Amino acid sequence: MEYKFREIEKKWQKYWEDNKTFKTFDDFSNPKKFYVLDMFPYPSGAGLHVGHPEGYTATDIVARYKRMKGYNVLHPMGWDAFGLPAEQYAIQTGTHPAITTKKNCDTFRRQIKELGLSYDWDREINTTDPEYYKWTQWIFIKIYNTWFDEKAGKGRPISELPIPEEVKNAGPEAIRKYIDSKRLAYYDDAQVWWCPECKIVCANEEVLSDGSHEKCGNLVEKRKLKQWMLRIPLYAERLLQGIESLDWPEGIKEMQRNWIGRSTGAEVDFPVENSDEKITVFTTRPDTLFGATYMVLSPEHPLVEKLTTPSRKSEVEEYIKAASLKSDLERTDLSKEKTGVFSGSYAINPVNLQKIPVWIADYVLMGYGTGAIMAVPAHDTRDFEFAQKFNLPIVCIMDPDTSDAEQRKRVLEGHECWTEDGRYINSADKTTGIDINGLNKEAGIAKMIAWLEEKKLGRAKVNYKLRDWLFSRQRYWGEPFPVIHWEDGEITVLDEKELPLELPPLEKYQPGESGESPLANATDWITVTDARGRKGRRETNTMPQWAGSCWYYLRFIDPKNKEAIFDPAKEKYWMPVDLYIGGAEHAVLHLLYSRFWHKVLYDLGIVSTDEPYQKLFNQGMILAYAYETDKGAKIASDMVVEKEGKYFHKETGEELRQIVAKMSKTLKNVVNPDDVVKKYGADSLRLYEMFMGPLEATKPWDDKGVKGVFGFLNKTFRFLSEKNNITEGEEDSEVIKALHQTIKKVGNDIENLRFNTAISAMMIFINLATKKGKITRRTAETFIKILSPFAPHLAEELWNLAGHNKTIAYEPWPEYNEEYLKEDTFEYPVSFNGKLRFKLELPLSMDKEEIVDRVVSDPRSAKWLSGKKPENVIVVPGKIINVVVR
RNA sequence: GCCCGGAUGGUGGAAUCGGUAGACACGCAGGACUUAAAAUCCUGUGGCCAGUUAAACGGCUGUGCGGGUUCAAGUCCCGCUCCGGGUACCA
Repeated sequence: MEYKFREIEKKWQKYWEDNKTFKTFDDFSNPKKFYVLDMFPYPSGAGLHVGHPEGYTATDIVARYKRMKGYNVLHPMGWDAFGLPAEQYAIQTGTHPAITTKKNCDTFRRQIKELGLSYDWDREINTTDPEYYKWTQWIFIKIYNTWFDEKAGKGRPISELPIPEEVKNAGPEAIRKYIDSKRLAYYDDAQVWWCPECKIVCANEEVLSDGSHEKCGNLVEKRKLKQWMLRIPLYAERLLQGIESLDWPEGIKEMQRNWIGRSTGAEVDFPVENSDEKITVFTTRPDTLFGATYMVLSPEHPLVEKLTTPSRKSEVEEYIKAASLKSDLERTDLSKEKTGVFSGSYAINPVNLQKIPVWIADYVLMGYGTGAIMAVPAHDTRDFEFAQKFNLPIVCIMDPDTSDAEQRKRVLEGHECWTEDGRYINSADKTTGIDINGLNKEAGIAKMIAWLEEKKLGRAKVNYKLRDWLFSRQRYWGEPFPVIHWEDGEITVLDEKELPLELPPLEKYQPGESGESPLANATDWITVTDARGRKGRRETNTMPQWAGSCWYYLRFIDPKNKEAIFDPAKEKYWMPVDLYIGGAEHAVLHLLYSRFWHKVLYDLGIVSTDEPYQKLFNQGMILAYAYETDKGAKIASDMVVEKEGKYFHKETGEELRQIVAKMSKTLKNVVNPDDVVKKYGADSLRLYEMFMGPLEATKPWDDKGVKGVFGFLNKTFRFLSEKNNITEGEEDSEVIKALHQTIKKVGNDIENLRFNTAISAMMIFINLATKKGKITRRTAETFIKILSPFAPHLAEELWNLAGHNKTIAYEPWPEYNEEYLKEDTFEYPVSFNGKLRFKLELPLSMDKEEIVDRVVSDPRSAKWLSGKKPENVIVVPGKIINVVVR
């Protein structure tokens, strides 16, 4: 029978839809549950990209496999639909973003349905739906009303915050300020990056290293604006420790650890000469205090103004101005020379009471530590470079652990920087009483911290790189904050009953030049008056796109619940997410933010698990072939012709190199899944996406490869749909063995997300079956079952042709029988000194001595033994024989 | 600069625990079928070198580079090169 994939796929997609084949029930009686989740897409106007179906097919195979294994499977899909493009389109055309968004969602839904993915569409969610963002706002209120109890290491309701006596005595205003200072969400002036093109504030995370906005590529500048911030660093330790329990790729876990950036050390106070001020620094090397020969303040440090002496004033001000205009790139570029300026003031080194100059330099950042450092040029490479440039003293305080005498000399003389271990020298002072001479780094750090704490000059300190999360955007198309700013300065959040706070309709979507969101134009919406006649103004900022995606996995559990965010019993049943698949670009931001929200909800008793995503897997990016000339000029794909495996420029005839690059409009190498489905069918697309290579690998799309898997599906369909090929009775022993090998391999591979080798195993089986010409009905049906998660339309059709009238989706997954896989003999590769020389078939039960006898007496061995006796013979049963001859 | 990945035939990749390198697929070459093409099927296919009427077959070499460990290394260790991704000079 001919493989009419278009008809077959349409037919079964309709069947699944009509019969709600993949509707998930909250069947608590089945203890085997499996929640398999995709990173839901932003429905862009461009439609689906071939990168989307990669992850979706992977989760779909797992979902279908788990159903066949008897699991109750939750496999939902939705739309992360707030975002810039719809808003920009609205600015240009006046079309409401909701209309654009709906259109895009409809396209995405159609495309995804055409791939035969087994989602429960009754659970579809959309972050822009007020019934959804009602709960996003609800969570924000929860976060706002939470403080972090450092002692308990967890978030607690703000109503439980103990108020210190002195605050109580200072009156209600002081109490309010105190409470606000403890909330996980706060409203404050923030130095933010401003994109003049998008007219939007960008989070640090959104500004690229060259100082451009990641969304539009324009250079950003600094501005101060009132912003909502979330105190994610309070959860740094919990977020760090939580990583350990997760089944995530090691690389991603490492990236999250590095992002959180825990470092241990000490805070040390340096008194300022002739002043009551002190400079507090954070250092991981308090042991090197004797080598501290100067200090550096970041240009934004609050003490800069006070410490700058009148004679230095103009120079310092000029420097600060220059630093503030610098982009992150300029300030952080290592190849650029260090800059700095002397403040005119001196600090006192607490270990030896020596006077050291205070400098101002932009290589010290206000955003990390205390914004000030003690500089130890002899033992820190950046300080060394700075000291050399400005002729500051370099005092070596450590005899380096090096066998290189020349190097040791250079280090001791202060001509080379040493950051490794050694023994302290010049590290004692009679007046202050500290002495760490002779100790190594570890002991030195411990002793110095103990001394600092005893003398109340410093304290052990853990520091994190993780910074407060800037959580507001000056946009229309986002969740409104359920917040009112009252004329008396009070800030309140809405009551739960007032949610959702819906976006008001607008005439114009243009943002205000001042940086205010377009919501500022909705006068009626903004203005509120309370029962006492007090006037207030609604928050005009909206939440970032992260907000909706931070918790969507929870709403899938109970998406239509009007009374609550979800039914706690359902949450308990379904959480955590058992498998989460998506692109590696979310390795840090989305996953860290989402884990943070989840932990807050956990502390408040709203969710039952500490972590949301038990197992995570990142799919690799799909690239495409592109072409370039000898000189490296890129040529658009429509200008390239192929001749005998070589590539030439259509017009100039120049031979071109095939390279691999990101798909792009300019290179004209974007692959549209619709075209692939039209030409080869959804099953071929699914199979190719999985067959290309390992799921996690970055790999190029190749249309010829689609043809390959299409051929396999054709062959499979033709063979299994032909009644003459299917027999009753006993199966051929070779076929039965191959079948059981395939069942085992495919099952293991699905469990380990190695779909490429699973598909190759099925190809091997079909190649054997067609060679044999006939297989039994039982074998055929077993094979159709294991193929069904990969090519579900084709499998349903074959299953139906075989006389079944119910879907294959819930047929039990075939078990393999080890008995059929057992071997009696093995063809041993026999090698001499590690080089394979010949093969010898021997019973697996044969013991080592007999094997050695057989090998040595084999006529083919004579050549390699050349009369000598083997020194040793290694026999690894079922693997290899290696004869050692010297 | 730092961090995280990676490098295997003409191409995508396989080798899951240190044990036969190149599964499976594409491409290419040859053949069958056909008036022809497509489709399909069959055969061959890492490189180099031999010999025999021919075939089976034989030898050397080979997983980015240089070392090392081991009976045995694509796999482990040390030192590099190049490519991709991330990046906040993090004290």
